[in-house]
Amino acid sequence: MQNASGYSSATRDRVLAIAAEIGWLPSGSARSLAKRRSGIVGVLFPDLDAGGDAEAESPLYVDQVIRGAERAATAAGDALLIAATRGSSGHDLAMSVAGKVDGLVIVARALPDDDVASLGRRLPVVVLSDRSGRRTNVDSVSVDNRGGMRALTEHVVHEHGLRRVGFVGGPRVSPDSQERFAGYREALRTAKLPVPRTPDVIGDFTDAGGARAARKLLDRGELPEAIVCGNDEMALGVLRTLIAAKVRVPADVAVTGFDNLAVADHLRPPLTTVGQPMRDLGAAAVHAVLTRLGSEDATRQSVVLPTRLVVRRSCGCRTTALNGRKTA
Amino acid sequence: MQNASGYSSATRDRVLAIAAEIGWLPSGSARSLAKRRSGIVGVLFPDLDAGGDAEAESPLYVDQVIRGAERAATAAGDALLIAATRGSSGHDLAMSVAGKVDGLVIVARALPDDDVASLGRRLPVVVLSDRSGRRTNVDSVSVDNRGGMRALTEHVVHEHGLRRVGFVGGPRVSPDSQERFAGYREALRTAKLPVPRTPDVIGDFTDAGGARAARKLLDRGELPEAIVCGNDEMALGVLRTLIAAKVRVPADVAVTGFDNLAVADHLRPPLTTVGQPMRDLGAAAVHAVLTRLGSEDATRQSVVLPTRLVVRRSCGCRTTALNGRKTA
DNA sequence: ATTTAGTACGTAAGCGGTTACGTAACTCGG
DNA sequence: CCGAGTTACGTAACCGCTTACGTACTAAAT
Repeated sequence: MQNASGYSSATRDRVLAIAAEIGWLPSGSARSLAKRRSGIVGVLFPDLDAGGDAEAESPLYVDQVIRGAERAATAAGDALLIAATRGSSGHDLAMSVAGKVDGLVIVARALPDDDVASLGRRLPVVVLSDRSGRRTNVDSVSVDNRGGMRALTEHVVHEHGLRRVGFVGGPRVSPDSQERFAGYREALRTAKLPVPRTPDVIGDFTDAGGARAARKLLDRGELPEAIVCGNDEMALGVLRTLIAAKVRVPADVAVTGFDNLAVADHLRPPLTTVGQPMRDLGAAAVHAVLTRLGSEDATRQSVVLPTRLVVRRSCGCRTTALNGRKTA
Repeated sequence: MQNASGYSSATRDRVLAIAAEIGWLPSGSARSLAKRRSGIVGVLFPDLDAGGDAEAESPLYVDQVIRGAERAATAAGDALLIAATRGSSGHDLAMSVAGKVDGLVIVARALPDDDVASLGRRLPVVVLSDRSGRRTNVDSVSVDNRGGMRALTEHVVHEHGLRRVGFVGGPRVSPDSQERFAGYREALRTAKLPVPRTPDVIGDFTDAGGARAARKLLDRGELPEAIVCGNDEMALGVLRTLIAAKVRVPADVAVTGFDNLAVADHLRPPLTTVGQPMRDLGAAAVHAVLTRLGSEDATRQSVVLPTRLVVRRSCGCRTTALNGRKTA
């Protein structure tokens, strides 16, 4: 035996040459059937803005996660299968995908808990940005939403001395949204400021939702000194609406976001926000799946990635000295 | 026979119930081996900015293409496999992917022509934004880069009466880049203006490359009246650099882009550019693959999607009246 | 020269579904 | 009550590869 294949190099080379010549392709189906391993990991994510514009979409969070996952998978010699759940169409899609892959990454709330749990019993499953992992007993990867938002709110309160800080929240059901609001409350509590039970306004994590939220705040008469938004997209809408209403940002009111989308740095004023390692998130999730595939260890893993405060101008700062401080 | 399955409903339901109860998942490998159809279409794309920042990436073109492809695939009951080629690693990756899918979408220049051609002989292949389809005899889908850039340049020349119009080109090898420059030249020729053989400056389609290009133009002393950029990202860098150098845009010099990224609308001034239906591109490619899978028609198909002029402020306009005019 | 070990290749049994067919039961008209 | 036609289910081959094992052959040891 001259090499791993069990055939002599001469024979092997000859066969390979002919194979290439006639354009032979090994059948992935047959191979994976025999090896009981498809070499594919799947990503299931929710398709938001399903009705949206066909072009000029925002640099969606999930796109970055997918890119990171793709890199990790390809680096490991696997391929990445992606599928978006829309509305209630999730179950069948998930079953179909689950049959084709070795393991599954489930982003945010792409699938109901009980589906996640039952899939978790059949193959390695990792949930992303979703604390339901504890309930469903599958691995999870998330970012430090709470710590990031706490750091940001503390910055606004301490560095800028603002005391009337409003919060524009994301969808109530979003775990990210809940955690961010929790971080905001922690910062207020620490600062001995009044701690609201609910966000001042609830948005839907979109630009348009942010605009609506800002209009609501304007209609209430008295604006807070700062508006902390649950994500960058809503901050975009808030910013636009305030400026259109002749409110000066940050002179009259500070505005902050969360995510650090590419666009944040190009706004006027540049948006102070919290950066999260979106690609690393995807990569970490794929890693977790692959690790689980290799070992028999049954203990549930849970990794939390750090976020970092990205200070720009919209909070009132003229410096960027604090950039890059990790929160976890 | 009471339904398509060939078994009575009673039996069928009973089996299905038990299957669900014990968490049975049909094996995709076995199924696809037997049916000779995996229900997966693959997308191969080049991973640019492979060394880039881990977060806050720009809303890359290919992300949108992938989202469009995903929608089309899922709608057709298929799944989407994605893999990025980096540098020369393409061949093996492509073969591995090709074995697992029913058809393949190859974005831009993710793979050398001869690999594309040989894959095209084994399974349905569609190339995207790449005129090599003609050479390699596979289907292709692209956008009207030339017409879009012609319309944009004509706008700058006719509406604003600018005669010294510079061009910041993308990579010489990029088909998109070449076509856009060709459209620019067509517009100049029609306007009886001098037609340059090469772009004034060559960039690499990145923000940083745009900044370098702008600096080069500034160093040459005399700026043109307008700077037409090969894509939005370069326009970003150009804009930033000009403004930092106290050049007023568009008063002193007009600047335009191409792609209509989400960020374009948030710049100061908002960027006049050409919009291309990135998601539709991906969807059209998947459709083409699926169609080819169904029929035996061997004639090469080639679809070209329209682009549209998106007029904002950076060209000197104060109106948006011309928005949305299709170019093809 | 004959055994022994080791290498190189042939062979057949799956992997888990699908498909094509065969057979048993059941329907119905005459 | 019987045979033709229909319906419902069993059965086995097969998809294309992997794996395990068996056999032929070569080289070194007795």
